[in-house]
Amino acid sequence: MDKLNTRINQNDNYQSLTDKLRGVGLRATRQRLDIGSLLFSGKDRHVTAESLHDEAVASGMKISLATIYNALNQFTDAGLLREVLIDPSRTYFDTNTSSHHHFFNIDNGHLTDIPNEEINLPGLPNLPEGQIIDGVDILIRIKPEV
Amino acid sequence: MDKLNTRINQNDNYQSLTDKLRGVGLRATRQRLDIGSLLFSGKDRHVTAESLHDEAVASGMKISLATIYNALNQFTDAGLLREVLIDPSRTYFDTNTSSHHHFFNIDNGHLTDIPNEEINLPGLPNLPEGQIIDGVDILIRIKPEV
DNA sequence: TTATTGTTTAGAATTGTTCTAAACTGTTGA
DNA sequence: TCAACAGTTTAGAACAATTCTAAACAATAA
Repeated sequence: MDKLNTRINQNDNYQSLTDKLRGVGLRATRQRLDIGSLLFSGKDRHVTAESLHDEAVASGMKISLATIYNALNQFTDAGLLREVLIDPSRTYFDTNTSSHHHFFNIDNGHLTDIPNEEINLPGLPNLPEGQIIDGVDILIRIKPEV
Repeated sequence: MDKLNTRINQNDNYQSLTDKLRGVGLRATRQRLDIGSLLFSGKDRHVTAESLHDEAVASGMKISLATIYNALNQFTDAGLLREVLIDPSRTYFDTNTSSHHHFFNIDNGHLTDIPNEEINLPGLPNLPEGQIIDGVDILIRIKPEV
């Protein structure tokens, strides 16, 4: 019955996920639902394609790395995820798509959100002629004290 | 005599570059001097390994791409350059190592400095317990108006 | 000089990511 | 309900940026 409950809960989750995916014009395939269940379970998350694939495989899902890449890119294009600039050698995705910024712990690689009310740019600099802002990224690199 | 002047001027340049390199513990090799003459000629620059290699080759220097990569990394480690986070698929280096931030024009890929006095974070957010700031990167993505 | 040690290089290797094309599946409409 | 179309998944190949290897070479100290 644990098993049954799990199945029921998963179906429940997958129903709202199905709506979410259809809402952005994507078919609700098993793989996208599986990935979505890992990403959109409530708490904000930061993942890379590989970390998410490891996690999916570890929880028994059958899904290829290429599909993870496809899904992360499609979700990002659809506005369900956001790319975060951290490291030129790897792409990070953030499930929190609202305007906010990040702490990156250079000691252990952990990425955390900076609550939006705790940071803001008071006066934006003068923009080059004829240009407008598309977005602002603030990354604060932190490390252990002494 | 154009040729002679060029040689003399280049030697002049290379003398201060030689000091600069030795000052950070690097041997003043022909390749590093060549690269340095492109990077540290006065104005601030943003380059990638490939853009710098193209430029070096175009100006007749004989240098391999691997050496460009080595030099850019060594210069960065030595504090002569700074890495800028722009695009996860490529690493940008900035000859301006002072504290400052960037505009990135998403339309044409141009990267420009934001004069330091034009931007600043008034109140920094509360840092996680026991952590201190290592650095702050602000990237403002801009695009043409309408 | 010469010996030592650091540097350069071509090409191989590695890593993150995208592409290809064939098999498969969600969805739509009869 | 089911066929058919269009979108999706996948293994593996391909690609692009970067690093590694190891042999030739060059800067420096003595």
